[in-house]
Amino acid sequence: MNAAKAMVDIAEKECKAHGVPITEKRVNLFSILLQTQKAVSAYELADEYERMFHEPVPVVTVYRVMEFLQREHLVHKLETANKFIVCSHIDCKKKHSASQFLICRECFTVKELSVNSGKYEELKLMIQQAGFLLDSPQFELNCICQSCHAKED
Amino acid sequence: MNAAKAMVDIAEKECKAHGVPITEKRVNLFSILLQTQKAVSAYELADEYERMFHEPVPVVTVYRVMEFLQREHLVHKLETANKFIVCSHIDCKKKHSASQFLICRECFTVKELSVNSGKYEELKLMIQQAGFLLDSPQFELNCICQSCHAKED
DNA sequence: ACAATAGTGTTATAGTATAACATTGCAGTT
DNA sequence: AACTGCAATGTTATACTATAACACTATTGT
Repeated sequence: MNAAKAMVDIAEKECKAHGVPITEKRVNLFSILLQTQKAVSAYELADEYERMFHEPVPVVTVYRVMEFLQREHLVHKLETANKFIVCSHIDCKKKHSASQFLICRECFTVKELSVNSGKYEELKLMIQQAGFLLDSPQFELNCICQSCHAKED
Repeated sequence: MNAAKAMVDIAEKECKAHGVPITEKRVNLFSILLQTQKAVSAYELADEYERMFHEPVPVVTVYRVMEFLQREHLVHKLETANKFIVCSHIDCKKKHSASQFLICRECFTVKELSVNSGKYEELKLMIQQAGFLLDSPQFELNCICQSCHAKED
């Protein structure tokens, strides 16, 4: 949990540096994501918030806080799963241009990998040749993790 | 429209070869997808069905027919968009191992590209090294098409 | 103290998806 | 033809995902 605390500190510093306030709800929701270590939905976050902080939070607020945290590059939204997950690069300095998410379809454990910039340029080129432009450099791969795979059948 | 008719014929043959019945609803919904040339949601399909065939179809049926068409490899579901699109490889014989979908976030025009098998194996290996197994070889890229891009701002 | 703005809450509603059960219709048998 | 079994479809209800519109509160700068 100290690691989570450290992350929150980093997040607070980053937000202050950007001149945006990181309020109590934002910190709390961010903490839940840090401690969960899995992708969770907005409604799961709202439930967990009430359990942990003995206070209800409307899902609208959860969605809004998630938008905020995404803008601050602290959180990602997985579009294939409709769930949120903490960015795994918060504590490293350099900007990551593109991420590949390996998402377990059973337990929603997620591994975030960085895309090698050569491969990324190659892909962008291929997309351009097909008459499109890449809008968000986020790649989600529907996977199964080893432990869930071992349990199957 | 003749191209669509030809596709329906192929689909009917394929289903018969598998010993599964392709009913009127299935043919009709498949035809709508063929003619739309874009990704469409289950509810849009239900609406379009009523317009085209002067008969309502419940969305449950749409979802079930889409499942059926996916099993027959005639249709793909785009998880990032919650929409369906006809498979672009129906009329070619060979199985396509993996597809990359370029999806316009504005108009939902979609381009389906085949993934080069060398790249695919490379990716699978990388995923395995990360402790996951690829579950569905379908890659969705959030893009914008040139004509929508031209319209922006 | 005041205005301006950002954050949060409330209520309502739209959109996505499936469970549970009922009914229909067709295929193969007797 | 009547019977049986199974797949397809319909009905109803419900859960989950997401946002619009508007009200209220808190903080900041003047």
